Amino acid sequence: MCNCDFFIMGFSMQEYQPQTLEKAIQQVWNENRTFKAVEDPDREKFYCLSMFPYPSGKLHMGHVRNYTIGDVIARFQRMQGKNVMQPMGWDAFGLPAENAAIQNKVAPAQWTRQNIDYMKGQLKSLGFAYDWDRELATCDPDYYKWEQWLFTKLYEKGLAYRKKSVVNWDPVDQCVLANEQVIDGKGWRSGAPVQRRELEQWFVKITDYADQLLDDLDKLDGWPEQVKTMQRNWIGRSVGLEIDFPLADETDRLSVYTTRPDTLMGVTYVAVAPDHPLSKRAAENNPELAAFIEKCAHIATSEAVVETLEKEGVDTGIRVRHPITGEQLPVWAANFVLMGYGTGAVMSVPAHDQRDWEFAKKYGLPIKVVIKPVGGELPDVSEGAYTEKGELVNSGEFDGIRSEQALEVFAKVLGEKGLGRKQVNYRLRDWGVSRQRYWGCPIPMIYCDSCGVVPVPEEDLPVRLPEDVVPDGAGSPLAKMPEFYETTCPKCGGKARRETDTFDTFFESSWYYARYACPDQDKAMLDERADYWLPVDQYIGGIEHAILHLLYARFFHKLMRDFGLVHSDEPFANLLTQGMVIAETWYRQNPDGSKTWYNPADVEVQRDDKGRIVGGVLKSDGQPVEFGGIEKMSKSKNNGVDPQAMVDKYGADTVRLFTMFAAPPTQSLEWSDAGVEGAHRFLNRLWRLVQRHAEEGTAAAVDKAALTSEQKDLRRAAHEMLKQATHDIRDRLHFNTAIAAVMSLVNTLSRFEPQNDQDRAVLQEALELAVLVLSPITPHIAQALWEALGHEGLIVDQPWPQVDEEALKQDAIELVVQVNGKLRGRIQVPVDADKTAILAAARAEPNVQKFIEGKEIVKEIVVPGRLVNLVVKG
RNA sequence: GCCCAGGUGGCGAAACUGGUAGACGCAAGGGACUUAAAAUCCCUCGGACCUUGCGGUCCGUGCGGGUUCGAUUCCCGCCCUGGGCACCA
Repeated sequence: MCNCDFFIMGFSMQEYQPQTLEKAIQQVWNENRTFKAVEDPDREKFYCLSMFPYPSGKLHMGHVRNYTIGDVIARFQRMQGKNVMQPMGWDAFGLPAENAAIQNKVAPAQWTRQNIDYMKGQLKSLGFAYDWDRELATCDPDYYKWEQWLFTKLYEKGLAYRKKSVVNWDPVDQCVLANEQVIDGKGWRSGAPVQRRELEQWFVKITDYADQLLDDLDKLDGWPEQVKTMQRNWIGRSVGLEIDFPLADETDRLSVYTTRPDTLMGVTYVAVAPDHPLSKRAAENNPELAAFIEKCAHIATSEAVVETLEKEGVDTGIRVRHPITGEQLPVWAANFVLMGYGTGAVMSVPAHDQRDWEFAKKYGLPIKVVIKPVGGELPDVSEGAYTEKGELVNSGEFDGIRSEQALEVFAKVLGEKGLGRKQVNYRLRDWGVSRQRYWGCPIPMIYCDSCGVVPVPEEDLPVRLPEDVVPDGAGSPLAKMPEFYETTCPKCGGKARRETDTFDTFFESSWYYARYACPDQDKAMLDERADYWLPVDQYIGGIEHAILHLLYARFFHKLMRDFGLVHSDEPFANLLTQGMVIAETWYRQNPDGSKTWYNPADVEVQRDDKGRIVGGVLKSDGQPVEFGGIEKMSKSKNNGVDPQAMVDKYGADTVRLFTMFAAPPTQSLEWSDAGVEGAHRFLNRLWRLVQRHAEEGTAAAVDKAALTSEQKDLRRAAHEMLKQATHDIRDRLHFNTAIAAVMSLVNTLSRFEPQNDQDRAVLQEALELAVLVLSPITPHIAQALWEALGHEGLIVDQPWPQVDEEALKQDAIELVVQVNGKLRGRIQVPVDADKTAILAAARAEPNVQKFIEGKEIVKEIVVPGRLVNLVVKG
């Protein structure tokens, strides 16, 4: 195979030098194309995918953690005999490239490609087992051509359409602001109050797939329950009642949707969005209302902003009739009702909805109780709404009906009047994919005065994004480039105008996982190789993507399925959502109240005699800095730790080991320089231990028939470690406890001093197990130690070792004895001792006797292999 | 505001299906080696108390209740921290 033993000749007997070692081993992988994935129908495939990075400049610790998790899984599965594919690529379109362009006057394309080059080098230095032949970048026309193609197909099928929707508009910079660019209601660069502005934009009908997206969650056994719950809530399917409130002047009706039809008789007013047509019409001769609408037009569009606003409203003066009683009810314009959401109107029941209650109290609107606990008293609503379900009261002929029956009852009654109907509703809204941005995939549509909207024909795709553009932050550059937007109509050949908006970047990241199967296919979006590799067997990424990215990707998969491009319902069989990487923050208060943040690497931490942080000083000037808590690594708090500096100092294996050891993958990981040192110390210790053993030459195989009890103990320790680590890695993805098990074994082995050949044989076996188990986590040092232990070839091609059940057997075990659930003693019993013997031994234990003496034993519990509990009375 | 998580020694964590709370590591303290330092190795390490010692007792998993022979684990209520909220990715 490969001539791998050449480098160990140079490294054995020496101290551990990760930098040279890692480079040499990476070169061997490279030259042997060790991680190239080839379709092979005869082998079980394993597609391991980590969420691809946005090429922001350099890797951050979140990437390192994400990709190490993926790499450990990929390497482990390879040792399990699977045909593993682990690709990597670049989520290359996005806002930061435009911001960098404005700041540095560099074209986003150039900036992005430079970042990709640098970050690729970083990924290589970390030793990840990627098949680089499958690399892709979403800003490549060869890639985005196919999503343009799919979009035109969606349009033909009626799944893509245009409608008006609201954006945050910066009146100074004359551009649309992303939610994160709106700070306290103002544009981040201009500082001008944002304006809500309606734009004609493209939408994709994800709501047509809402039921599938909801129902198929039940098939995703390999997904965290938490993520499935979030998606279910996000889709928010409900069965309720759509109710019409006729306008008092009979000119029109106002429709609302409710999931609480049981409270219909308690409606005391109706609330509409400030920009609802009714509200706008009423404002024409109502200056107070007009002022309110104008005020609301400066509220940012994000739900988090709208939902935390102080609830405000104005009476529109319009009256509607209650659909059952005919009673006149006021219509209020309220800032918490959203126009783009349902019908833009809600019925308000202050007695049974807390938000309505607060609004009613504020404006002196009536509160009418219509629900009480079944068989109970009228609830007190003087301090807040009664939101439980129950039975109807004060509802005339409907009194006594249960909340659960109300939907059917009112659907029938209102149905007969033509004023209501049962309806399934979703919280999920259609996916708005238009962005008024430059650095994105052009939406492949053409507007012709005579033919209307015309999709770009397949033979004209891709619509290429001009790459030599430096945006200046004022408006969309494409809309100012006639050479881009001036075109001819594909239908009539007349003068026409191209769409200048680009896709939401979630569009690219919604199908990249499939394209990795066949990145070189230039005749189609996907080919049969996708059927071999899909679905992804293990997907790994941050919990922050639990809803949007993962929902869009699931949706895209179903779209591609319905176009015959893939043949499964779901893209990701197993999902691991990793926690954040956090670190200490340090700051100094400036005179103006702002804070200057200092990187933890520049701070000397001061601790008390217990080791608690009491303060810190800046290394450069020796002056104190304040401790700001432990937070997510970020630019704004300047607490990012540069992975490259760590790799340069300790080597990739140490960084990988620490990130896997410090916490289980799903939890947040607190960075600790001291912890990294500890991981490095451990690798050094293991290195010396193996070298010391190897200096005497490798040992023969263990003679299992002639083991001393000490040798048996050592073998048991080794195989118990293997059993534990295999379970932790394969079944739980808890790499921290697998590493702890190896550390424990290495501690035991360090204390063992071999006296004879059989001792050395047992030690050799244990060392091999330790090295094999560590190899997915710290692959470079594992390769070197594997050779030191006398093996040729690559450790990545070794099968995962088997637990020797024989080695785990014991003659006697220790049981814990409790009295009334409190630990009182320990007993040694033979493994096969029966219950009577165990209980006798437990009662005879001296300390236990102190607690049962003179008392009546009322119950005796024996948990096999674990404990005895004696329950006494008196 | 709404949805989803999390909270255990000085710190990161472990306890897998309700069964020994704190494995493993870090920090700290003590010792060995060294002319010295670094590195390395050994010991101690949740709190309070009892005991010459061996060892033992009580308390302790955010807070308050509950279920159970037994609760970090299950149930109810609360507090705090984090993630997401549709144009950051």
